Amino acid sequence: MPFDTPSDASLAPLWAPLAASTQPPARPARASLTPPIVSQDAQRSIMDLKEKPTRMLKLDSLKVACSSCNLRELCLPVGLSRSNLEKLDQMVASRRSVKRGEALFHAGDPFQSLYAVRTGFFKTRVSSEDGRDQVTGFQMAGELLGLDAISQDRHTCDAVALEDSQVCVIPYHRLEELSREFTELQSSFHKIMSREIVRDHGVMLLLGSMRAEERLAAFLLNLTQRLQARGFSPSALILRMTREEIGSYLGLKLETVSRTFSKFQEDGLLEVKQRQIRILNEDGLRRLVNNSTC
Amino acid sequence: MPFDTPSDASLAPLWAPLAASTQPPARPARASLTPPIVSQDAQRSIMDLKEKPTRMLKLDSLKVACSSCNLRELCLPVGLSRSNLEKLDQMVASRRSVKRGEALFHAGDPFQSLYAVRTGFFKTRVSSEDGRDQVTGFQMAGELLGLDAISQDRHTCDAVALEDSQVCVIPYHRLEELSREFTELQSSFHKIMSREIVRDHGVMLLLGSMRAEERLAAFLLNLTQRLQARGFSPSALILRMTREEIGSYLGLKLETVSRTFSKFQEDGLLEVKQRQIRILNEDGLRRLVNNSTC
DNA sequence: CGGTAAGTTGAAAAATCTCAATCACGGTGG
DNA sequence: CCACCGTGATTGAGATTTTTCAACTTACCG
Repeated sequence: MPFDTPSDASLAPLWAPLAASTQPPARPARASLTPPIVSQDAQRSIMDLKEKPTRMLKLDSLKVACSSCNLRELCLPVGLSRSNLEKLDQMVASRRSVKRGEALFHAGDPFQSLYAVRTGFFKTRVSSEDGRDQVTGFQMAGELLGLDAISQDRHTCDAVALEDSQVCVIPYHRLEELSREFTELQSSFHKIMSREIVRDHGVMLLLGSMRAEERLAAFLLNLTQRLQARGFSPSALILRMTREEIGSYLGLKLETVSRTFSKFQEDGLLEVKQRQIRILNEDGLRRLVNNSTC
Repeated sequence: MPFDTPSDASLAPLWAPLAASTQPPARPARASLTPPIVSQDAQRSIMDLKEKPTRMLKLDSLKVACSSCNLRELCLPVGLSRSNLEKLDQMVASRRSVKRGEALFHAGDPFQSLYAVRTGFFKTRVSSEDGRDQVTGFQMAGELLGLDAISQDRHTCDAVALEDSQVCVIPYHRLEELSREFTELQSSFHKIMSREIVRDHGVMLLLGSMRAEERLAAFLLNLTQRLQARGFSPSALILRMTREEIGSYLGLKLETVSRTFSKFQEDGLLEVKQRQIRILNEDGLRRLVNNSTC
């Protein structure tokens, strides 16, 4: 099974190869991560068994338990003690499914809840008045969506599913309440927001100081690192986004992204078949990112 | 007094001209902002009078009162009721002076406190392993420094004073304690973190989708907007940073920044005398930012 | 008043973008 | 089952933007 990239992934794992000097060895790869996370479909069938729902649609309103979620090590509950973990269960009230291409929320929507990606894959996108778009991130399982909305009580970006996805709904006022009660949760939440800021700074470094090849290499390393944290192969992946979306994220045109993929293939760094990518020389990519002028 | 840009300024005022569609009219310019904030020197003399310190050096350890600070409408206490405001006074324990060119903290330093700029001007900067630098922001009076450090208990960027500055020290564990007690403070703090995320997204939009002229125009509009919120002229300013620092922030080389300033001057948009800038045609700048292809 | 850091300007090189043609693939309907 | 369609991906060639390198000017500090 070469290209094993099911629809899962994890929480705010910074631009490890970028923020580099500013952080420890990027948190020991989570070897302890429970059984490699199963695919979206597999998860669904487990759910079906356990909770005996009659139809997919009902799934959305099911009671959800962080305490028994296999993403808990990668999501908001990270670091919570068993007992506090169970208190989260009363907070995360429901799930919501979002079909590929649909938006979880749009810029301007009133803010009610944060969302934790449970399965699937999202992009977030900001737009300027004149219609310029910028993809600000790609979110996998365990990662939080909606943090930007806290500042104005409105979402400031669109979150669009890049494949059929499921999110856990985290009512924000409940989160604030609970985090006043439980120091651990407060601390977790603050760390998550702060991590988002650090991640954004890494992206600024990328956009502000790297050339095309370096950007794409950094992007791929970041993706595989996050996938690996979720139990996937560090060397084979299926891109969930188009060249244009990658380009928007990296501040490049889609043709430049495409050309750079081709160049990497010529150089023996990657095997590229449309969206199927295999990394043949990870160190080579890493050198590209780290040795600016070499 | 053409170039009246003393050493003050305010809190996380997004890239208003950028985040555009994603936010309301950018919060009504704070017309209510108490008396235009006084200059660094003026503030010092007020302090001298009130608290009767014998020497500048002692100033750092003086008890500080948010409740009587004229930046309270722009800083962490924003929106706090009078009574809660006074509770902040027990949290903000001290001040610290940072000379021009010195660092308030460095990447890697253990995290103890957040800092609110009281007077002066800072830049924050991240570095990658291979020595690439990226200026991630410029901070004026009322803005918070150190939010990135929460995620790892270490600072992840350098904060360097671009002129002699003073900050209020906010011990982070005290802030967490207090924000468990006071809903208002919790809410303020979360909004501030979120606003930083929104600001960063605006910078990504700038770096990812604008060309040199648009970036510089957006930068200038953002600066003047923040200065105006602090009671300064919206049309005349003195840059606190070098062309190189502007370039780093905007993802451009210093020569490109310089050339673009010259072009703006030729076009009658600005009057540029080294770091003294006068905006002659604000609408022109605004059009540059908003009409991508025009 | 000299030395140094910062800023400006020119010309050529390099990177990226634009426009255009073509290819690949997944889905659909005959 | 297969041809066709549409979206996404690739590739080429020329245009444009930005960078690089270098010379020169200006301002500030002691």
